[in-house]
Formats: sequence, structure tokens, C-alpha cells
Amino acid sequence: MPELPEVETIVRELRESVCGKEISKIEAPWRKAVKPALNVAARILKGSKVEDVMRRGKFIIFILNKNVRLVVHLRMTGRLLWRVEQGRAKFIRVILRFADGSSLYFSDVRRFGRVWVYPVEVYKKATGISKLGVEPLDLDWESFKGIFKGRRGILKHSLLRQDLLAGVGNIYADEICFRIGLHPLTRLEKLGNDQLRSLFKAIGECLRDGIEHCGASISDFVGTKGTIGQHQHYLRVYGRKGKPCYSCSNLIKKTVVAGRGTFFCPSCQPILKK
DNA sequence: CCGGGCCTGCGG
DNA sequence: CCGCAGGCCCGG
Repeated sequence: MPELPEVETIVRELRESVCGKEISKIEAPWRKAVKPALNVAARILKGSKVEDVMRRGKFIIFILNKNVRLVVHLRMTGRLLWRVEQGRAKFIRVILRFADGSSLYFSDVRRFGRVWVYPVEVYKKATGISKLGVEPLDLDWESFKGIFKGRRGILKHSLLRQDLLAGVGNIYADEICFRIGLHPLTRLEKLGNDQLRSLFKAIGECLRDGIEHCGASISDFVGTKGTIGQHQHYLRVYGRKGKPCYSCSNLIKKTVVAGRGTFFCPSCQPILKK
């Protein structure tokens, strides 16, 4: 459930805390979390120093010297933590040990998350980063139009497609649809130029708001020091089934779109016809 | 385009 | 105690 704003929050914290550190060892209490096999990953990592930390979509990329990249995807319940609470040690899947004695823990209750270690020449292919679409926050209106104008498909489904736009997940997709006043099932091809333009603006606004509030701690998200975000207090529809719409006071409904729980206001978000 | 698989905790 | 939660991959 960490989406672009939550991942960005983590990356900003890491950039302040991990740069310059030398990795002395990688451990994997759950070996399947690491690709390639742990001994291979360890050999590639040997003696690597962290030069920078970046984000691409929902991927976290550690730039290491000697042209090595360590990539993390948190999927649903993954966390990167400098300290793990008592009782949650059983969820630690991977540990990065540093030469200064500190350790960064990859904890993940549901084991969907992964850590990859690869040379710079192959890491994008090996992780799936090469298949990602554009970065929503680097996007200008002309490029956005190039991607979405004339495209067919369901609005919410298109927002969730990482090969079009990298980083939007279920929560922000619903928030974006609410912000432009369209039902998540609206077909893209029915959007006029003005609506496309407002969609473009809404994507940027929703994601930037999320970053400004250090992410939404809805179910699981915490920062690297265990601190929660604040954006859950600012969500307009997600998780608000049966509660009055902030805009019109009608009750928020929940349905399923693209296989995911989807919240919307039936009166503020009509399905666009024709 | 839909649904199952990966997984576990927790809500109903 | 069943089934839902959902990012992403894959197969039909």
C-alpha cells in the first residue's frame, strides 16, 4: 500500500540517513525476498558504499559505488526501518549491515516485497523498472496529453497502470477521481480537453499533497524511524464508505473497480456519458 | 479483461 | 472462522 508519496517520504529520509555508509553484509532471514540468490547478491554488494537514494515509481533505488544498484519494492506491507519494535522481529525478511555498526531492516508481514541487487547495466530489466511509464511529478501537460488523449479504457484502471504512469496506487487513484468529480468507471475516451487537463492537475495535486503530509498511514505505512504520516487525515473519499461527502453530504459508496475496493461519491462523481 | 497466486492479520 | 485487504505478475 505504500504509493508514490509514501515511497518518496522514505527515500527522502534515507537520503539523509544512509548516504556515505558502507554495506558490510546482507542477511536474509527469508531468502526468497532477495534476488538474485543471497550468495550472489552478497558477492555483488561486497564493499559497496551508498552514494545516493532515488525513487522511480514505487521502487526505491540505492545508488552504490562500483556501478551497483540495490532496489527495494515494498509492495503492500513492506517497511524499511532503522529499528524494529519488540515482537515484530519475526517479520524481518532482509537486513543490511553497515560498516559503522548500524543496520537497516526490511520488514514485511505479507512477504510480497522484494530486494534486488544488480549491476547498473541490468537492474532495470531485472526489477521491472524498465517497464515503468512516466514519473507523474516530472510530467508536463504536453507529455500527459500525448499519453492519455485518445486513449481508451477505464479511468481508474488507467491511473493504476504502472506502465503508463508510475506510482499511483489504489488510495490516490480514488482521491484523483474524486478531485476531478468523475466516477472511477468513467471511460477515458469520453474526457474532453478540459477534463483531461483537470485530470492532469489533479494527479499532481493529490500526489504532492500526500508528500507534503509525509504519506498516508492507512494500514501499514511508517517512515524509516517508525513515524507515521499525516495524509490519512486529508483523504476525501478513500476509506469513507457510509460517511457524508465533504462536498455534498451524500453518503460515500464503495464498489469494486479493476479488482480493487473503490470509494466514490455518487452525486459528486457521475459517470460521464457521451 | 478477469481471476488466481503470492501472503498474513484482522474485521465482521 | 471465513474472507477481505491489494501491488504486481501471470495465465486463460
